[in-house]
Amino acid sequence: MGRVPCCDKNGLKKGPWTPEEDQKLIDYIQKHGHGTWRTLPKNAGLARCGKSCRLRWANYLRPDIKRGRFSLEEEETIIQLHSVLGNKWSAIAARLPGRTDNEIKNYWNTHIRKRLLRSGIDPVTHRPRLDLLNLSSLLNAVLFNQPAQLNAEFLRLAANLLQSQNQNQNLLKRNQVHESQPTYRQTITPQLPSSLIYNPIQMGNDSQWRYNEASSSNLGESLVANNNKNNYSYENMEQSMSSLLYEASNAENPSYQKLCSNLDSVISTSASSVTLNNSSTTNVQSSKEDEKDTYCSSLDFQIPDLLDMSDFI
DNA sequence: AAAAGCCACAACCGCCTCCAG
DNA sequence: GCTGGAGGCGGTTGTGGCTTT
Repeated sequence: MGRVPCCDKNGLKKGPWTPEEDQKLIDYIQKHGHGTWRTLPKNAGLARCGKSCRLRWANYLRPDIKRGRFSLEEEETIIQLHSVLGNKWSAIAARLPGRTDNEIKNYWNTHIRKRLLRSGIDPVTHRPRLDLLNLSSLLNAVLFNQPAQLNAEFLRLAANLLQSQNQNQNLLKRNQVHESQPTYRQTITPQLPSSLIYNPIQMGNDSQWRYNEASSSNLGESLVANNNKNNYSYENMEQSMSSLLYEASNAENPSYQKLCSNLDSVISTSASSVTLNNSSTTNVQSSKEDEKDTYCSSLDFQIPDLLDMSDFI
């Protein structure tokens, strides 16, 4: 172990505070102020270390502490601030009058974090949880050359991403994050594999879908609508997915990068599968089998990586 | 009724930063 | 510039109470 715990010195008391100890601490601070925490216990007649006294005062005895359940507004504020500040509990507490960093941290870990996970949001990145995507179904579609099903899987993926993302954006708007505070969107430049990066020039004039920076929700609606009409092309779908992944990506998240990299492989391979599947000549048929073998052997190492979503849970 | 499991939260631990000497 | 003390911070643990079996 590293340094000796300060409270082990001189037989100082540890553990829960008694009402008598609380009263001694309150009386002393009300009379003299806390001054130097190191010397306070001795002056106040407490067999505690200064650190323990400071924590007890700051987290429990301070008169301006607001006790009781967190309100819905407080909870939303915490989520919004956490998305901007991360685990900077003291910074978050500074914006929530009467709440301590310890209280907010505990509340986050025991309530909010779980609620976000249940809602499909990764509590670390505030992005959609990638473990919710039906990747095994997606892979099956790729494996068995089912382009229609593949498209549906991509659209479901897109809808999930957009829904969660829009929820977060609405929350941010509602709570009016100060503009000078950095956000993921402002500070992170997504780094996707080249084939996943949206390129408007490649879309051409007859494309059904447009990447709309101002309104991703419209894009989501059009994705669903087009899915229902079943009148999209694979290329459009792929480009739309690229733009969606671009929007939803977090370049600082190595697990996400790994997923993007694997998706890149899946998409490029499945694109060739779709092409081959639509061909009718015997020559192409034989090369299709070769391609399939190559693809299946490549999946042997892709699938475990792709499906390892434990980082997000 | 009792044991086991789970949950919430107060408190602790060790690292980091700041600042005076 | 270096050092050491003090305070602050975030992660983790211990424990009491509640729920489930």
